[in-house]
Amino acid sequence: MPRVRFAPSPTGYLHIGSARTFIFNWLFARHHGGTMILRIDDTDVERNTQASLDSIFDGLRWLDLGWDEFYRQSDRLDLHEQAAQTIFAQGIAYRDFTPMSAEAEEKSYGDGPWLYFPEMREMPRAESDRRAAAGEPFVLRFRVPREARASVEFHDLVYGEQIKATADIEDFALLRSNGLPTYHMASCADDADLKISHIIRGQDHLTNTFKHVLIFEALGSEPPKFAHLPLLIAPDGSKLSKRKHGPAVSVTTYRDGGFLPHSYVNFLCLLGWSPKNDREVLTRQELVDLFTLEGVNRSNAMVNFAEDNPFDSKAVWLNAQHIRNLPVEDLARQLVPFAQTAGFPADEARMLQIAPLIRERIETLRDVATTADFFFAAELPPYDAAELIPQKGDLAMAAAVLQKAHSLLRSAEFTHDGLDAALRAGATELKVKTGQMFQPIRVAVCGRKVAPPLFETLAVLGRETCLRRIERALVMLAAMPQAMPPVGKLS
RNA sequence: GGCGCUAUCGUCUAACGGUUAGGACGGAGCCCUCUCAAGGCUUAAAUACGGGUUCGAUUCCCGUUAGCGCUACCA
Repeated sequence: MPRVRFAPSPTGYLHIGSARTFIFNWLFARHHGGTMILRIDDTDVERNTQASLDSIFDGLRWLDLGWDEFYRQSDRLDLHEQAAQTIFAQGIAYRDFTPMSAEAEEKSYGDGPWLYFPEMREMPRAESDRRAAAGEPFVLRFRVPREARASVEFHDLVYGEQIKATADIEDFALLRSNGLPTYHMASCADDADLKISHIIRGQDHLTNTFKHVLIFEALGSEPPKFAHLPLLIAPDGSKLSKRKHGPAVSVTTYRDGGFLPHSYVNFLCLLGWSPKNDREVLTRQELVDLFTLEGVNRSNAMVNFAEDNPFDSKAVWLNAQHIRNLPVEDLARQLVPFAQTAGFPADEARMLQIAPLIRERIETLRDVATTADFFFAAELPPYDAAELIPQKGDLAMAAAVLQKAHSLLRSAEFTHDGLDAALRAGATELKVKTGQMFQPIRVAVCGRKVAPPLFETLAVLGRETCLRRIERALVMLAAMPQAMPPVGKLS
């Protein structure tokens, strides 16, 4: 059974790319009945923040996928230290006493890579031991075996055969001068200890992997299988960054924007992976069944957000699709908190009546605030009385329609069919088109022309509210300047 | 600079040498219709460039270009 891990470092907010890496790992684990491990890679004590850790948990919990095992690297420093000693003891690592300040200047990146400081790499063990014993600070570097072998290679499950000349791999650090392990050391020691079978991570680690293979070998443990994922990039082609691209890269932006966790997962899956059968709207189980590393692409995928809109239009569309696929009860329940945030006195029972009327008119849960406002308002916010006048009609027609509607609604049965029959009969009686009959009523009752279908809306609103709002509309009409000639259309 | 990865409509992608280069989002238009949606239909839109290999290249190879990544005592 495969064991995979997602290993974020708490140095920033959980962003969209990390979320996707988590999801792909999770999907791989579930597809194969394996184990999903969450490991916090927090060896960089200076840069870790609690806020960042909270953000990671917030985001992951919202995704609602879960994990099976949890670890923190800061709890496992002894293991890392021990692993470094194992490597050092074999002579595959050496102490580098170059002061941190001098290092930058001495490494020359002019032509070719910096590989190592010869006097450090070649330093006799006795001298190294003596200086260490004297308390001189040092970093422990991996002694890349350039003489013994020409290259390091591994097979990537996404990118295929990978090979790199040892002459192009520098003597990277294992332990810092403060004794703490570097990412490479801690990560590999933990992956070996936790028996990780597949490392699925961003392509930015592809070239690091050669170093990791060397570490696994030095540790005497079989390297896991590797699968690197294409990166997610911003619309300008640059890599996603919180600083440059703002909220568009943060998972919580989608959560707060009214996305269903699963539709976000669905969206992210489609970035860099495809089931190859043209299907896009997929349930969680379908995703689990369909997911394979063979389906992962090799080129970077762009998250198509804009400056004025953090949401990729495909993500929005997928969200709308999933909203429509949700049982109304679920939808109603999830809508309630968003309605309450908007200041509406919403409860589940009331929302259950409204949800069917708006489910095809909202793209995000947050849209409930603008789409369903008039269901909750005690009194409609002010609107332009001119809106009450129907197409090809005038003030008199509007008044007649509303008078008629008022009298009909006093006795009509408040159901779709009852209202349908009554109001259509009213239109016939007044000799106006149904559209001319319905629009003034809709505006009177909703405060605007754009709204859900009329009969259902009236039924949910209830007789009292409808009558009251129509009465108010009539008053507004009466207050309109009668003498004003109809504003003719210019053409 | 060095090393590496990548390259199909604006975007996400399909086509494991032979297709009128397919689907989706977004755009445009039409239909349906009590408004708005939803839904249905139609439409514009792509193989980065140059060489090979081959009867035949989106597909395989080389080069160019471009983008990205790594080149930290960050991860």
